[in-house]
Amino acid sequence: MPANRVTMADVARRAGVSPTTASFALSGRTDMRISDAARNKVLEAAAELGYRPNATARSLRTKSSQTIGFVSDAITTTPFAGEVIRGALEAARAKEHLLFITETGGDRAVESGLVNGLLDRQVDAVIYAAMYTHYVTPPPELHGRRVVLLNCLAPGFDAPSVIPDEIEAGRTAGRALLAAGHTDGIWAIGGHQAVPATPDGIFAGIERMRGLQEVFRDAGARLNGVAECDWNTEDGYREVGRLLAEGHRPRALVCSTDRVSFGAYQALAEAGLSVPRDVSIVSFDDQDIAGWLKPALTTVALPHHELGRRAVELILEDGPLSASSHRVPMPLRERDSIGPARPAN
Amino acid sequence: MPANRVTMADVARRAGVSPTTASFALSGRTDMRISDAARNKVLEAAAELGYRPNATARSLRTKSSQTIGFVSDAITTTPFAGEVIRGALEAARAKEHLLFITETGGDRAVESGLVNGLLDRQVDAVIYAAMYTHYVTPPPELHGRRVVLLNCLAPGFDAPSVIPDEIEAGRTAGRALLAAGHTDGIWAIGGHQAVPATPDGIFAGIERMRGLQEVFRDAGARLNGVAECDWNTEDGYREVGRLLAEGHRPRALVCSTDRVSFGAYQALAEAGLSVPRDVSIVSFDDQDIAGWLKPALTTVALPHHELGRRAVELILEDGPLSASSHRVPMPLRERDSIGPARPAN
DNA sequence: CGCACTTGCTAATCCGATTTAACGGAGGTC
DNA sequence: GACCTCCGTTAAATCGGATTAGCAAGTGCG
Repeated sequence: MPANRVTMADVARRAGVSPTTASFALSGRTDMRISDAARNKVLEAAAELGYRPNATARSLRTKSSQTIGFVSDAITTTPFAGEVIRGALEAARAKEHLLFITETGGDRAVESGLVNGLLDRQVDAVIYAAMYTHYVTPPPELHGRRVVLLNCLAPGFDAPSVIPDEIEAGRTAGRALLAAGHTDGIWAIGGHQAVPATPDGIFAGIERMRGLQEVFRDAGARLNGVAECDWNTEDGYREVGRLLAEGHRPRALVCSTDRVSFGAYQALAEAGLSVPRDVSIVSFDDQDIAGWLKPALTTVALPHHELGRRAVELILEDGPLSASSHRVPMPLRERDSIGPARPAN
Repeated sequence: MPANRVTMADVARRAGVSPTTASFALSGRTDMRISDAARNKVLEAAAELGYRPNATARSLRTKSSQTIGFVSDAITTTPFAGEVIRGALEAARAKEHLLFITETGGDRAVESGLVNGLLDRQVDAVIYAAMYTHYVTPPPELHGRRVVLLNCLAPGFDAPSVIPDEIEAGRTAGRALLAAGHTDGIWAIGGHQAVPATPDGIFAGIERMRGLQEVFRDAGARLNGVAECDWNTEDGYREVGRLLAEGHRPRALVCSTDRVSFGAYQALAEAGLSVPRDVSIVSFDDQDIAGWLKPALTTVALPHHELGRRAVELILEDGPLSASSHRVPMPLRERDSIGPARPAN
């Protein structure tokens, strides 16, 4: 890759000034007095030569690379994916920063190697991200560095976390159902333990249920039951099928993910039940599929884009970062899967 | 971000040798003779001090940053997304390289700014990627640099392209149907022009149809018709609905994307038709949803992961890059949406 | 014994910027 | 006229490594 041929020395020479003057003129610093004449000569020479600064050389001296490392356990997996990165990229671009994206696959050795690679390249900060919200322990290499945790929590690790506001999301879902008049015949599909391995249960599931129960309690509504299962399409299909087979007649479903909802749609269709006439559904995530379903799915969106953006904005703010958690709101995407409650039949 | 405190000079001092010796010992070069004793002293000192090289400083001298720029018009949009990056990341990691990921949003000014940012940071090469296969004209800044085009073609631009083998994919889809005995009553949904704006029509669509027609011709089978439409769920739903309404009775559908297939499933279900008993479906893409559908969708996969991997492998190979196109095979994911052809009714 | 050759290591540069310290000339003061 | 102070500018050092040129001690050989 033929490097930038033109150096600042070339520009200085052409402008007939010293490299020092060229440097000050180009960086536009005002604390060193440069005459307008000299500045213009330099700028002109730089333009004529097509001068581009060598960020590597600059970074060596200034200790700032205008670069951020993004370390994630997985970036591809649904639903925590491209949007996060897009949000991060956007915020980074607004501040002239570039992002090194890496993926560890959950392997500690790989993670360590990647973090070192990032640090060796003098990144100004690193975003430590997780695919689903849970507790993590960042690698030792990151201690004392400028870090923001994205979609994860690390008690004892001194860095801010940016996470979705799942409690409020639970409330939002609950209110959506209540607003349509649903107070009974409501089942949750998915529940708490999507990822059994997680020490404290699944963060998102627990918080959502808490928020949901809270507004239900306040409104005198009740959850008939929770079908605990994984959060995939087949789980939703199976559990709703089972519910129906057991003779239950749910009038509203709170599904943990849009995938679960899709499974619910399939089971309901097989049973000849219509959404939202017979059964209303409110979901979480807002994956693409939510808009493809018929009827389109009303769901509480995971604010991927916003999470990525906030993390970068936070990390690029001036001043030290303190341990704190930033909860990003999860907006309701109102579509067509919630219908008015009908009197019990 | 507190930089790496320990420099090579520190290591040299501690080992009681010159920085030169330390440099050679650490880089493990054999063309300069270093005694085992000295080498060990250096290595030991480095380990004790927790020395980490400053890649920025190194890159300044060596002109190699072990870094690749990835420029894409969009990275988030389905279906061309995370998997590509994952493949690229994997291949890069295998060669100790890091990736700068950027997204232009299709804006030339943004693209130019991003590419310059990449070049300023002395990336060794850049991958110029597109979300869907089409013709592009890379920005002038990239001329003469080490570039690999990913999922796009740029006639006149001297760089290799890595693209999915859509012609063969068309053949694969055709053969899948033929193997099940389908030779008639076959309709294509989606067709050629998913992206009307593209000069030569949609690359993928055209090539797939060509491959499909080819094997059909050879086998004496025929396509009853092509419903030209966009490639989204609603288009599949609408077009299949229309086909049915017009009195057609398709026995097999070739859908341009899994989204279109999903729409077809919906329309078929409404009409009381069963997949694959009444209608067989073969699709393209292999998005997640293909596995979630009931019955699961048989589809020809876009080799996202492999595309990303190949592009990076190619770019990291020694020697100059020449204009050429590398077609990555699109494997058939056999699931349950193709059933045996039944005698015409 | 003396010359050529190795071997093992180091001093000095360089990469392309930023930054510090200082310098020459103009203008002002007494 | 001597002394100061600004101003605009520049020489030189620096960042952390890689690389080139060369140096001193040891070896081989006639």
